[in-house]
Amino acid sequence: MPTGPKQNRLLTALRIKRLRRSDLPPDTLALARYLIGKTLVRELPHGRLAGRIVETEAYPVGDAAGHAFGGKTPSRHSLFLPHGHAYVYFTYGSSFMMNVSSEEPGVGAGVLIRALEPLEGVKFMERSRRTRRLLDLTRGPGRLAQAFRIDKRLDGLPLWSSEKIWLGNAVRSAGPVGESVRIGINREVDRLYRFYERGNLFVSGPKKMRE
DNA sequence: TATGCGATATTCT
DNA sequence: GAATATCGCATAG
Repeated sequence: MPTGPKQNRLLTALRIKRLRRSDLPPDTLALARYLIGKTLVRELPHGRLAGRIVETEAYPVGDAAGHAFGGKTPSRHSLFLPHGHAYVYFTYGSSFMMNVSSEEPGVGAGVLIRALEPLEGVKFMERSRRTRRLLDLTRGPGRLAQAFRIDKRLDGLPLWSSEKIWLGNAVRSAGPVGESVRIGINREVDRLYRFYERGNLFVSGPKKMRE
């Protein structure tokens, strides 16, 4: 029986199946809810990173808090791609964040991936994040982008077929899903467009926002 | 655990 | 010049 690193990896690797484009609901709110429990996979030369999506926010058509509000600009182009494409942007001088475009071609809307539960590649994430605290690796949109090496080079990629980053099925089905107002915005503040797995420690924000 | 604040770069006014 | 879909550190309780 052969042993060694490769064998260990095979023993521990999760079986993650790609979501097909037809699996993704072509509607922003439906997609935001659907993605809870699903998997985000990042392929890197060193190996594979995977995380379970535990928190999302919807930025639907006509939402004044959404980046698509006010029309298409070069930097926001990817939000107007057909649903299932990555929209990556940089903000606050320090953080990248990733959305999934969520409507038909030419219509701007997206779902922000806000938090993951690490599944594979924790050691690599620790190096990327420069911390060994498991709870700090992927809790929050900026942190998960850093852990997964997500930057502008991934902007516009199709998340059902890309070799670099893609969406996978749930390795563990989602528990009860909570709804709340969104975090860090100043407009449309009363909309219940944030979705999260209740009680999951990897959900961002203050404690009461994961109950 | 909660709250406050400064840092930082890109985009838009 | 202002605003920003945040983070990390400091401080208080």
